[in-house]
Formats: sequence, structure tokens, C-alpha cells
Amino acid sequence: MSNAIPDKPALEGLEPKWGEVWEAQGTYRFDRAAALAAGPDCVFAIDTPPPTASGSLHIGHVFSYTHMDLAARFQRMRGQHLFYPMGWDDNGLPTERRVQNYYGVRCDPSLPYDPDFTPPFEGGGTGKPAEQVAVSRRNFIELCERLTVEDEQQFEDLWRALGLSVDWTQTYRTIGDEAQRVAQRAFLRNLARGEAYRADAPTLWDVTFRTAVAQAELEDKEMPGAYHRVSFHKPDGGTIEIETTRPELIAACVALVAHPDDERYQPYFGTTVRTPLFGVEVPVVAHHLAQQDKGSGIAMVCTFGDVTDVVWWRELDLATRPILGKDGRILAEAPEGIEGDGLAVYAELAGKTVFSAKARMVELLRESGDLIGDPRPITHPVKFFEKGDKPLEIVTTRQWYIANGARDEQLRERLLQAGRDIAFHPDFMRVRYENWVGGLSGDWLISRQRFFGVPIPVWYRLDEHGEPTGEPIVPSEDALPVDPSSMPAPGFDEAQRGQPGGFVGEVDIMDTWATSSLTPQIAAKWEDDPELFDLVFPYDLRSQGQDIIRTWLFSTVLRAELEHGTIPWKHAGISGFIVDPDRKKMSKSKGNVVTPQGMLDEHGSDAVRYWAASSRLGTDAAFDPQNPKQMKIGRRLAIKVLNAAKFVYSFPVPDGEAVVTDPLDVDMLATLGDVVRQATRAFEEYDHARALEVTEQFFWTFCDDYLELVKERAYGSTPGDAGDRVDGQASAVTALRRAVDVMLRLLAPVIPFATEEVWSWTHDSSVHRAAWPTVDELGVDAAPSGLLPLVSQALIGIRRAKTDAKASQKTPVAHATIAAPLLLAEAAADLKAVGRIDVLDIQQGDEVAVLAIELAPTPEG
RNA sequence: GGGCUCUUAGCUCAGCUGGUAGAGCGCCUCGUUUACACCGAGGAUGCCGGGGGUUCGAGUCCCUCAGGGCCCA
Repeated sequence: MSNAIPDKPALEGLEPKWGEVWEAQGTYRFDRAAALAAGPDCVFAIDTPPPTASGSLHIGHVFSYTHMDLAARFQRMRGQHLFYPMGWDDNGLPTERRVQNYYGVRCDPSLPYDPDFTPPFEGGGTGKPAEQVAVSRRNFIELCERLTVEDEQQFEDLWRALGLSVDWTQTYRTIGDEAQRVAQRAFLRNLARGEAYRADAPTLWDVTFRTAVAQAELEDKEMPGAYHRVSFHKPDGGTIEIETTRPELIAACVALVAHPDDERYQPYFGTTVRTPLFGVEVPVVAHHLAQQDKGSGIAMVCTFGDVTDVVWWRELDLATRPILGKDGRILAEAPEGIEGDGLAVYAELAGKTVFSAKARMVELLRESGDLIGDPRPITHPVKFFEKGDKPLEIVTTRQWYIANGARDEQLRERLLQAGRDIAFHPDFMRVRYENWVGGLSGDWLISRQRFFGVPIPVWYRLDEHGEPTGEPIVPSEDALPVDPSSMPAPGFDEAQRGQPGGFVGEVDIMDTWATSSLTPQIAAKWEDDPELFDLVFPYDLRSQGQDIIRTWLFSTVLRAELEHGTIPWKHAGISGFIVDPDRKKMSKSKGNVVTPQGMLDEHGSDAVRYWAASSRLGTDAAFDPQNPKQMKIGRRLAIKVLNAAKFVYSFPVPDGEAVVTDPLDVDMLATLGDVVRQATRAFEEYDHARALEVTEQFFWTFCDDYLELVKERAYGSTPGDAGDRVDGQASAVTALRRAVDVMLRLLAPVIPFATEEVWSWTHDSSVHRAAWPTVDELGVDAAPSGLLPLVSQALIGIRRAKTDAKASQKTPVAHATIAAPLLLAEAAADLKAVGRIDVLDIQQGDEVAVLAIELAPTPEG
């Protein structure tokens, strides 16, 4: 049954009220049977960003997820079957770090499982490593599971409050068994096709988290440093002076390099010099990446100080002389080449951190006279793990990689073609994808030396000496998911773990992106439910923020291309980000963070959604928490919708067939027809902001002018001055109700709560499953005649005359003369009624102008 | 250093394929009109970042410079 129209409609309470109804009625549920019957073309599938469960949702999430929901709601109303799941990215380092701090624990895989373990804190941890209790891997993972489940519930609550129309029966977790199965299956297939491989290579390494990290996770930070001018010794006794910011790595030096065109150093190419203090003989070589104008123009190459060192080392085939360990300290053993007195110097450094090794080296170089002058302070970009707080080091380790086109021209071209096959909204965002693909410098490193993640599903055979040998052992796909560190390799017994002739399990896990790059496959239950998969894949829309084009968007395209040879989705909607009033990216450190929940509580969900909807895709939105203008406007719109609709529904409903006959009513509907056309096209083009703008603009004209003009007639209180006034009341009310019905649906994607409330006053079903409005249903087969704007202008003229006279708008007018196109006469009666004009003369004229107006004498009072 | 993007009213932003500058907020004035005071009516406000070019005509197209932002080096 329809809801009663309240006396005082209000926005308060609509979110929980309708949230419960939608849930109870399954309004947003994916109707699989109907979708199957209708076929894939009638399915609209959305690949949703799984937010990091351990992070916090911020205003930018609300912004982008609302954009996604606008498209979803539009498509649903157009009759598409929505496959709109939601996932949580709960695996990975961010969760581990949060768990460490929250519970005050740290993982030590060598410890046994303690079934009765109670963490020292519940949300009160200090985050200081010294106060953390070491726990077994299994205990640690249990805590991760516990906390993410709690976090995810809060996320879901927020999304429901925001009114996202996702199907909550279709949720997934990137640490869940289904996701693990998909991730491991995809990996095994990559491995079988040779796209996944294991290699020893210089690897970017975070010494805090003790894990390898990938190119996509890098972040440059400007850091203070200092150039140290240091002498290298030529065989003839002379010196070559280099400048370096990392003198502590001199022991790792394997060459000096200068630009091939640099005349200063050309004579030395092919010769050797000896390193200071250590006396190691290293070649002087030429390479175009050496910068002539930087420092002294000649640099030392170490294994490895930065990524350029890696390039030189590889391309110039230099020696390997590593001195840094995975803990970020100088290795105990001196590398090959350091002998005699050099060993004593090295012993002074061994075990030191990079920081203290540098200090000691400077002292030693100063004593030996190899340091020229004082170090010269500079700031320079240093590579960091985006979640780390110490500079990355480069160490050589054995890691797993997935091919990404960096070393394969053909694959790269296929990925670029995939980018061209996807419709980016806005289009220019494709460039960021292309830049990223073009700039890849190595294959995708997916192994992480961490705990809470999807295990890499392989084991290694041990030879009779207990050394790993041969190809990795892989499980069969139907055994997935597997955990090689707790399950025996196929064909082996657990007792053979670590024994000669037995096996060992891979202990590394996959980077979280190696799983979340498969969200389309996970949500569609790839291989586990082929019918569903074929129905929804490839998806229609990927919606996300611009900041994760290089990670999530790229990696998803890559996995789909490798596994399916197709694009994962047809459209990519890219949201901008939120900037504060100073046009700076919003950040927590500014202290002006507004929690999304607080925002929803304060302004209401419709208002917040309006704010998001009024920004186009790809455009950054300014947000000032002190002055949230757009939200106030959105709130006003939602309230106005409630009130205007209530008003319209208060007019007596005419008996008999509803026919719109009055020219003004016809013109209003014809104008609305244009609005429907424009809004529909805008939504089709993922331009929700434009759809909202044209709809909203019409709505205010409807309220301020049309509704004012016809309300007397709609009450049935205008006697009328012509024969056609007999149906005037019926015409007005019919047109009013028809217009409201259409406008509610146009606005439903943006303000789902207010529109649903109003819709319920006259309908039994949800507006969100109603058909998107069409021009045909307006029943007006005409282009706008221009009557409505004409009357609006005339009305403004009358109002202005009254304002100028400082009179109330209610003041009667004895006589008014208006120049206007004669079309205006068609609405003369309405104009007279709203202006309280006794006698109205309309004279032919091109422009609307009030020629004369005579207010009736105001009664004393 | 390379790429992308933005620069229009005090503020936030529209201006689609070139044809006389728009909205909302804010501001000023007025109005207790039975939909709405979380209201209504009216009004003022622009070298459309600078310079050059194409064109009968340029916020709109081209070049260039400056500044902001983002991404990549």
C-alpha cells in the first residue's frame, strides 16, 4: 500500500526507513534467472573497487562510489539486470600493520600456534615494536581475520547509509577462500603459460617491512642528502673525483661511469681506478644515462644504490658486490674483491645501519684524505615504498614475477590495444594508462615476504642433500586454495617437509594486487560457476579513482588479457579527487578530515550524493568542510522535491480520462520532454553532472514559475474567462502529476531517498525499479512552443513592478499592459490569477515588457 | 625534464559541433502569500589568465607565454 503523505515532509529518518525496505524487498538484488532469460546484453555488470578493509573510508571514496552508483541506478531503471557486487580488500600489508598496532603483536613464523592466545591490546596498542608480543603465523592470521571482519561491517554500514544500490548478497573478500582459489588458479595458469616465473634479481626492498615491493608501489619523496666529493685513484697516482650521496656504498662500488660524449673522461674509458680505502680495482665505463652536468659528471656504480645502478649493472655487465642485507644493515661478510687492509676497513662497517655506516665512512675518508672538502647538502628525490617510512634499498633476492609487457613488445602492444578498446570516461584518462604501460621498467614482482595474503601455491623438491631442485611442484586446480607452508606437497607426506628427498613449501605470499587484479573473476566466480561468469564477463563498467590507474586498473587489464585475451570491462569511469579550499589534496595531516559518516549524519545522504553527482568524472572537486555549499544545495533540492510533490498531490484529482489540453500545460510537458532527452543522453555518456544540471534547472523553473502560474487553476478556483477553462483544472492537475512522476525518476539516481519517499505516496513499488522516463509517456507530441518562458518573463515583470513599489506579491493589480509576442495570450488567465491582475492588456511586441501597471489601492493595515 | 589537465562573476562551477556571456552560493533590496523560513520575489556583479593567429565573427579552433594541480622521470 502507498504511504500516507505526511503533514510536514522531512529528510530526517529516510535513510534507515528506506534502507530497510530495500533490503527486505531485495530491490537491488541480481535476478539471475531473469538475467539468464534476457541474455548478457541485458546485464549491466559493475566491477567495484574493493576498499582496503584496514584503511579508513574517506570523502574521496564517497565521491567515487557515488559516481558508480549513479550509473548503476540509471542502468537499472533502463531495464538492465544489475550485477553489482561489493568486495573488501582485506589481505596484505596494510591489514598486517593495522593488526600489529591494534592488538600489539607481531608475527614470528618460527613460533608454534597458541590456541588460547589473548592479544595484549584491543585497539589500544602503541605501535611501538618493543611492546609488541611475538605470535605464530596462524595466531597472527586469526587476528587479521577478526579485525577485518569488524572493519568490513562498518564499511558496509556506511555504504548502505550512502544508499549504494549494490547487491549485498554478492560480496567477496580478497582473503576469502573463493578469492584465494581464483588468485591461485590464475597464477598457476600464468605459470603454465610461462607468464609467471621465478628469478634472482635486484629487488626494491623495504627494510622496515622486510619485503620486496613492486614498481607500482613506489613513491618519490624529496629528502635531504649531501654530495660527498671522493677521490678514486688512477694507476699513475692521480685521482678522479666523483660526487656521491651514498659514500657508505663505496665498498659496493663496481665501476665509475660517465657520459660517452664527455671529453673530460673519454681518455679514461677502458682503464681502471682503485676505490678509496678498499683499493678495489674497478673499470671506468661510458653510458648515456650518466649526467654530465650532475656533480663532477662521473658517478660511481654500486650494487646497488639506486635503480640506475641496476640499469648500468645489467647493461654494462658489471661485477656484483652486494654489501646490504635485508635488514638494512651492512653484511658481515665483505664482498668479493675486498682484500688485505680493505677487510679491516670493512669490518668497521659490518653490522652498521646505512645511517651509521655513512657517518663512519665519512670519518674514514676524511682521515685518509679521500674526502675533498665538506659534504654539500642537497635535497633530492628518494624512492620509498608508498606505505613505508624508510628509503628503499635494493637487494638481490629470488622473487616471483608476472610478465606485464615491460620486456615483451608484443604483450605491451596488446595491452595498449586493450586500453584503446576500453571507453575511458573522461577519455583523456586513457593517457595515464598508456604512460604507465609505456614506462614499465620490469616485470611485475608479485611475491611478498609477508603473512596475511594469498600463498603462492608451489612447493620445491629437495635433493638428497636437502637442497631445492628442479621445477616447482604445483597442486591440481581442484585442490585450491592451498597453503604450501602448512599443507604437504602433492605426493608427499607432511613428515617429509624439509627432509632430504622431501619438499619445502613456498613461504612467500602474493602481493595484494595480484589478487585484487582479479576482482571481475572473483565476483563472477570464474570456473566455479561458468554460467554466471559467461553472463557477466566482460563487465560493463569499472569505476574507480584516478590514483589507482597504474595499479588496479592496469593490473586488471593485464590479468584479463593474459587469461582471457579480452578486456575486463567496456567502460572505465574515473573519478577525480577531493581538494581542500587551497586546491591542495585533502590529507589527514591537515587535521581537517571529515569522516564520511559524520558528513552523512550532518547533511543527509541525498545531500552528500548531490555534492558528488554535481562533479563530472575526472574533475577534481573542491570541498570545504567549513562551508559545504554543494551539500546545502543538495539538501535544499531534496526538501523542495518533498514539498513540491506534496503540494501537487494536494490538488483535487479530476474524474475521468486525464487529458492535457491547456497550451501552457502542453508546453511545460514538451519542455520536460527535452529535459528527458538531454538527461538520458547525458547518463548514457556517463555525464551524470549534466543530467543532473538540466533536470535540476527544469525542476526549479517548474516550481518557481509553472507551479505558481497554474496553482489557482489546479485548485479549481479560477473561474476562467474562456470556454476551454472548463477542463483547465483537469489539464493542470494531470500535467502536474505527470511531470512530478517523470522528474522523480530523473532525480532518483541522485537523491534516492527523497524520491523514493515521494514515489511511495502514489505507488506501491520502488522508484528505483521503475522504468526510466521517456518522451512518449508525456503524451505530448510537440516541440516546446516558447510559451512557458514567455509567461515566466511576463511574471517576472509583474513581480518586479510590485517589488519596485515595495508591495507584497499578493497586492492586487487593477490594470496592467504588457508588450509581448501574442502567444502570451494563451496563458493570460493563469498570468492574471497569479499576478492578481484585474484587467490585463497584451500588446504585440517582440520583447516582453511591462508597459504600464496600476496597483490596486492597498487597504490600510 | 616529459605527459595530461585546469585558469570564465567575491566563491564553486556550466558553457555540446565557433554566432549578442550563464547557474547556484554569497551580497544588496523587498515580502509573515494556506507546498516549502532548511522560504519566496527582485537586483547588482565579468579586458572568459596574458599575447599572437585563423575567421565576417573566438571562453569556444591553432600557436605561444604565465600560473595552479596531477602523473611519470
